[in-house]
Amino acid sequence: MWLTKHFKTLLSSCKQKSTLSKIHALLITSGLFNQRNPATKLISSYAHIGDIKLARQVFDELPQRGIDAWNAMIVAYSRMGFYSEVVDLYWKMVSDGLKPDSSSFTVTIKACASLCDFEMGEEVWHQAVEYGYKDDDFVACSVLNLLTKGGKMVEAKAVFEGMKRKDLVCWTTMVTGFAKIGQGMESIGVFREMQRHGMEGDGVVMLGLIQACTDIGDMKMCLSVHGHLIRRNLQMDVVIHTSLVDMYAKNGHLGVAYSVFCNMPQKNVVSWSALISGYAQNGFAKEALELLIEMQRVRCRPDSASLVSALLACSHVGYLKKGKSIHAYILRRQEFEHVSSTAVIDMYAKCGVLSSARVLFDTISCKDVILWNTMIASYGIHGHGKDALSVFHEMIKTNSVPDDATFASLLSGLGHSGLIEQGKHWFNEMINRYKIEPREKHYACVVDMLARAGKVEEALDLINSMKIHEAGNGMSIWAALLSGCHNHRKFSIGELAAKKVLELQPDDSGIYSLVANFFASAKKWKEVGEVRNAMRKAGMKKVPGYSMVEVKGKLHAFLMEDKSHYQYEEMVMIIEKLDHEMRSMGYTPKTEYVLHDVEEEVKVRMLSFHSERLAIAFGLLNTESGTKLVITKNLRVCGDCHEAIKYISKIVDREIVVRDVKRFHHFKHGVCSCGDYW
DNA sequence: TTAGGGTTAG
Repeated sequence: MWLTKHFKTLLSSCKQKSTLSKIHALLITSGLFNQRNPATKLISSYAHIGDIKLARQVFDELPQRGIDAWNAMIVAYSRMGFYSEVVDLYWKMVSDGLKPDSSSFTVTIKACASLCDFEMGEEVWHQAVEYGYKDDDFVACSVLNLLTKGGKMVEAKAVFEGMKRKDLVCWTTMVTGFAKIGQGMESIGVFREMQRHGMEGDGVVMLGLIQACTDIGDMKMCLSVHGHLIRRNLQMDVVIHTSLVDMYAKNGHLGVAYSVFCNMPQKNVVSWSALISGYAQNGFAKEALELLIEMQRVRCRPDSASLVSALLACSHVGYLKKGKSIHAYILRRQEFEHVSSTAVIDMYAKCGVLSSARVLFDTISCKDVILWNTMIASYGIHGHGKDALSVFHEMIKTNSVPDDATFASLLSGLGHSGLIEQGKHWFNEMINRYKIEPREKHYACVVDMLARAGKVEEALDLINSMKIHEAGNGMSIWAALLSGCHNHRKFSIGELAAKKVLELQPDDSGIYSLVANFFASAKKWKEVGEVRNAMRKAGMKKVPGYSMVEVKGKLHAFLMEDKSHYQYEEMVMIIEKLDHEMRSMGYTPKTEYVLHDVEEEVKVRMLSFHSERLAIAFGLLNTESGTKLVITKNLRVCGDCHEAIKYISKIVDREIVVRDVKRFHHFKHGVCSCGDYW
């Protein structure tokens, strides 16, 4: 007995492999090897110094294995992150006829959670209940981790409420769990309850709260959590600071995000990425790309997340040259993993080079659903509905399972190409064959494809017949109908849609513009004024339209009637010359696209100086004849510009590509690829 | 229990 204890103490203090081996040998020669305590301790000791193979060897050589030895081995695997081995060993133990205890259950359930094998985890949990560990708080804590990781917060809450002793880790798991599935208010509620129970939170629970605020997007809440951190004088490490940067940036408060970022005592690649992605996601592409350069200047090496965010910025503004250089950089660094290749494909497609997107797509052998969706969406935005459909067929052939986003992209692509029958067919297939419940976005696609083709009555019938189970007020559906009514001058249904849209109180200035445009085209100036008032009331400003064009690798942006530009006079001359030629060919300005109730002559001039025309004029001035022009616009290209650019492409004999907020228009020899399903 | 990144309507 004394000797056994002595060996145990000796093993505990032993940190070197050579000494461990000697003790191992001594144990064998003294005949104490098969005694429970020293053998178990030997397994843990080998695991502790990282030699899992020797630990397993000891375990395998034991003539008799008690529960302690099994648990020691299970824990050893778990410590090393070998979770599959943990689960394997657990089942071996059960089939050997041993009765698992609290430790075996706790560790195995944790392993299942780490493997994201929720089914297996719940099976082990049921066994724990059978064996009488229902009320064991250690097991419950592990189960909590399993359930929250799987997003099953209702079940998690039930387990949590049944726990007798709730420690900080359990409370944190609940706070973080709710935050992760986007239930920010619930998350904050749990935190408040935790405070009522007299628990003081640490940095980890605050991270969960920051995540909840990121999701809720309420600035007051964000500031209050940030204030709480400062008041309580909690240790603010790089992880917390980075989360704060992300929280402010994701909610569009880039100034605050930037100032938190600047005041960080330590920054790492994740902090830089959070800020870059914030700028990119909010449409500040230039700033995002400048930050990517700045981080390299201070010797912080961008990783794939930072590069993906930078690529997103390039996609946003159509900055092909920069996008290409990031692609080259990724290739040089040989870190071309899945996520970044999807982002590169998206970038090429959104910068107008569909062929490069396709070439890259074909080189990827193992395609996941997002990659397939990206390629389908890419064809869709370029108006290549048939190609989108053929990629979809390929996808099915390789046994990939399409998801709701696949159908959103496919339906939108078919609609933009005017393939209405195909669109209706696949909408029905989605519901009946693939059992995907249509969501608002799917209805919006189908309504859009019908309304775009002038079939507004059919679209209205569909709206009246649909049942939406998903949360959503149907705003986008009515907006799609309204847009079709606007283009096809269907004023009575249009008015119905416009009223519906206003009733639903849009939070997007683009939608207000759509309604105002509709009333303006119907010459209902009183209503136009009312929309403006409603917009002001909702605290919304009209987003100024701007267009961008890449000339000799540099990006140039233009606002409507942008007189400040150094080449303004030359651009005016080109526009006037083109106008003259267009008119002689039969073009008449569609002045209904001008919102203001002003003189006809002024309207004509306003149309001629829309930002896309300035960008085209600048492109024509500064590129060789025959060069393709790619313009990116932040709003929808107006009906008059669409018509005018057709003429311009013929007069100057150039291919002009205009990408507006959602799709591409390829103009060549006086026609647009969209076949005027614009 | 611990931060950032890819597709999806108008």
